[in-house]
Amino acid sequence: MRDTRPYHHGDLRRTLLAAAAEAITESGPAALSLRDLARRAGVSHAAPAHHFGDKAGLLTALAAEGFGLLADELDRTRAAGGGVLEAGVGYVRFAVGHRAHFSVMFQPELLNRTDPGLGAAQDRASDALRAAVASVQEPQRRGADTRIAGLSAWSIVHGFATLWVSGALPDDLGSDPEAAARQVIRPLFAPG
Amino acid sequence: MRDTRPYHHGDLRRTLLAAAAEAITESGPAALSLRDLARRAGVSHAAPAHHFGDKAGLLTALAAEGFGLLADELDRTRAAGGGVLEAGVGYVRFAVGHRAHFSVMFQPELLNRTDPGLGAAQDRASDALRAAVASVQEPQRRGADTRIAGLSAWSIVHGFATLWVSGALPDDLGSDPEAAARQVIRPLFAPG
DNA sequence: CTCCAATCTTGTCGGTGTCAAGTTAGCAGC
DNA sequence: GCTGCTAACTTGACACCGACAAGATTGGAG
Repeated sequence: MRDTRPYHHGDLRRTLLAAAAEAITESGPAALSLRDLARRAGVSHAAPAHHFGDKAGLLTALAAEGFGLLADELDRTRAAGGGVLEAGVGYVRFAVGHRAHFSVMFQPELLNRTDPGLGAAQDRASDALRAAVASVQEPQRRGADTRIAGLSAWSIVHGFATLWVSGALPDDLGSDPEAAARQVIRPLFAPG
Repeated sequence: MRDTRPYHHGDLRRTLLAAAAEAITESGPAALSLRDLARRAGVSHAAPAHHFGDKAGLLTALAAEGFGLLADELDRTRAAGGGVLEAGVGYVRFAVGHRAHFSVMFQPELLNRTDPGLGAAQDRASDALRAAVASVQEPQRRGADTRIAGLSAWSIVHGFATLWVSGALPDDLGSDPEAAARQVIRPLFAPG
């Protein structure tokens, strides 16, 4: 599919990204080791640097992939006819289902902020977010413009997702993140 | 003030925590180096390990300090007669004013989750949060019990704070985090 | 004055990120 | 079919880091 095809290994770049996601899901981005990834993939310790230049480069690629996956998720709920609330649930579904990507996407000090691929992926996700918010035709409360409403929605959803994956939320919320998210974020979208 | 007083250095434990906060504010927790902290404090490279045992131990102490500072902030706004909204603004004020603490408090893979000091500090902050939410006497919307309402408030405030410190929010929000927070979180507390 | 325990130092080990230089392998052009 | 080119990967090295063990220093209790 890609115009640049793998030569020796097969698909080292993709393999490394997948291994990184797995490792980060287990122990977080801080514990990630390029040499360990290389070992898992069966290549030399310096092979990763060739594809990503840098540890930050690898994490940047992972973050960009994450923003793409998030945009996909939002587009999907939109295509399914879901409103803002369902988009929010989709946001949470993404965060929980792609913990590694999510945990890297909003830690800019781990990334190459100037990477063009990252910027493009962020823009795609931003557009998808904006589209989800704009899909609410009727202004649900007086004077609140859609820009602030969008930031409110993003905040509550992002906050819930962050708290959930960090394990900070009380246990009595149950083990289904989507159901819990629906309960918690509904108050913002369905005022009395 | 403390019963365990410093011997040789002066107040190495406190000095290291302050240096750590500064370093993390500059470049994030991942880039933190115990040896660099030791250099800044003018002690040997192994000195930090004596006080915190571990890198995770140092970050745990910092996180515990953070939960204490957050509880202080919430108690302060409560004492000043502020309601839930002002407590939320206080939460954001804390996150922005103590970036380093905040960025460590919700990354459990960096911490010793079983540390008793951390647990105690978390409990204090939890109580302060609960108190801030409970201070709203009138249920502002039908059927929404205060437990869910509290989680909603926590989510939107935590989400906004996280997005703000990560620089993910659009620039046109201005440079005053508290004013922006008031705008963004108000929709949850003041429904039409 | 003695002794103890907390504080801090010195030395060392395996592991890691990164750079430089060399090696391999696919492919294009003659 | 051979040559040369370039991307993919390896090998080797260096400085840095976290952690551990053992020793030195110091303040204070008895």
